[in-house]
Amino acid sequence: MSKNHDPRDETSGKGAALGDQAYAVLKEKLLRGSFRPGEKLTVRKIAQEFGLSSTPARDALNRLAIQHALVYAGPKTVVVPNLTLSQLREVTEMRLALEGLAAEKGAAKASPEILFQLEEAQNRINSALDKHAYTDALWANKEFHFLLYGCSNMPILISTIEQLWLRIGATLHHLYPDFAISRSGVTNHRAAMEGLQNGEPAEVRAAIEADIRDGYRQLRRAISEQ
Amino acid sequence: MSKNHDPRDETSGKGAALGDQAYAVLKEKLLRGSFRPGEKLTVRKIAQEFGLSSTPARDALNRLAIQHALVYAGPKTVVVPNLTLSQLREVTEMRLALEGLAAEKGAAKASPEILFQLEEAQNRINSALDKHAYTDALWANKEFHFLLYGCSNMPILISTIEQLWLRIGATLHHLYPDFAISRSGVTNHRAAMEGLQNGEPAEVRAAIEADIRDGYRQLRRAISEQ
DNA sequence: CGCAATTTTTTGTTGCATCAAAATTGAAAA
DNA sequence: TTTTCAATTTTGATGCAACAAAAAATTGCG
Repeated sequence: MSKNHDPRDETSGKGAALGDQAYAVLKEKLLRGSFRPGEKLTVRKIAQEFGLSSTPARDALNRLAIQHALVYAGPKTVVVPNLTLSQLREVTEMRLALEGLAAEKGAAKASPEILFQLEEAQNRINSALDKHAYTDALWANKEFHFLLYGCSNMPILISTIEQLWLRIGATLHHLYPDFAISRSGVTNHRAAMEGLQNGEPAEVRAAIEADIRDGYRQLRRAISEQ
Repeated sequence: MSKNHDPRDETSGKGAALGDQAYAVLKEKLLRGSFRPGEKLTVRKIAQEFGLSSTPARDALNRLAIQHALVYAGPKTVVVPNLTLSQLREVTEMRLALEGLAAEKGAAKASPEILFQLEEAQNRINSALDKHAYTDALWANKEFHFLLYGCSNMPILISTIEQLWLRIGATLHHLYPDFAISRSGVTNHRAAMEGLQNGEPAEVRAAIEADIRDGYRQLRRAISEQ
């Protein structure tokens, strides 16, 4: 048993196990879209890359494969997933349901100081966008969303949402580097913050849903062109 | 890598790996609530029970732990989870969102012959209820739900829902044997089938949501008393 | 008798060698 | 040139022993 030795945190992986670090690094790379979809990952390569024996390396890959952050292309080949259009559509519908819920609950329970943190995340998104640092923009975007969701006090919901992001993650690769990220998200985020300030959870939910839909259109385009 | 060697099926575990059988058996026992919540599972016990070495046994436990079908009670102790009330509430809200979606989409895409299969599952539920065979009733109930959800053609959604059921599963143990299962589910299922027959997906969704809420009340009672 | 410290046992993790199966490569045939 | 098939290499799975850490049992003290 490795991973989650800390029952309080659904996401962490605080436990001391060796393969945990490999898991964490791989997961973040996936989330950031740093992998080329279709790229093949092997136990021995990971083991060597992280200076581990095969057992913990295999564990790390297994964990990602179970969550479908990696998928099987053959009986003995795990690759970075490349979402089909129909899969993207499916994940988007699930995101609307789940993140809509998280946004609404989060908005209902949020404490006032969260607004400052959201503002700060938004600033980071904007400045990254200005610098055309899309990777950073996407990362700050993730923080914005999960900052809001985190207010919901629903750890199971949040970890499920994170798994959906993980599934999409690799596909983000197709957005680089030629593809600029539209600023439509900015408007949605601002609407969410306004709704939050005025104590209108339903409004926040609507804004987040609009944001997800906008993102969907962008990814759909990227997938189609690729 | 073990598990899902078949990319077409999100749930199966068709691959030939040795630990897969252990995983499947454990998973079904969890889903059926055959485990006593809090029960401690160890790698060596599982290995011996299934006649395996520790590696595949550990894999099986790991897979379940990652999905939170088992949870950590300490750094070196995985136990069968015992949902708290707040966790049950959270899972229920997620189920409403996700299974509501699956029910509606499934109803929209269902072919006519599904009605017969649902009818058949319902009959099995009824006769199991008559015989006070609660385990069987719950199992047939699961089949009823997933038969409907399966029509949605949304494999990611379905596997996510299954994970939620897995999380609840062990808690069902508290329903045995003193606790009869109310027949309220029968009404909801019949309403779902009627809605399906009349081509009213929204009605089907409402029926399933009602069913989930009824089940929630029952479990809540079981948890409180225990 | 209860509680804390300590010893003993149990347990998960890791490294590694081995094996069968799959993926890849290359050669031969069409 | 393309395709098929066989040889070769790579790869994941498994068993097992050793180790450190945690859990359980036991002892000793108040």
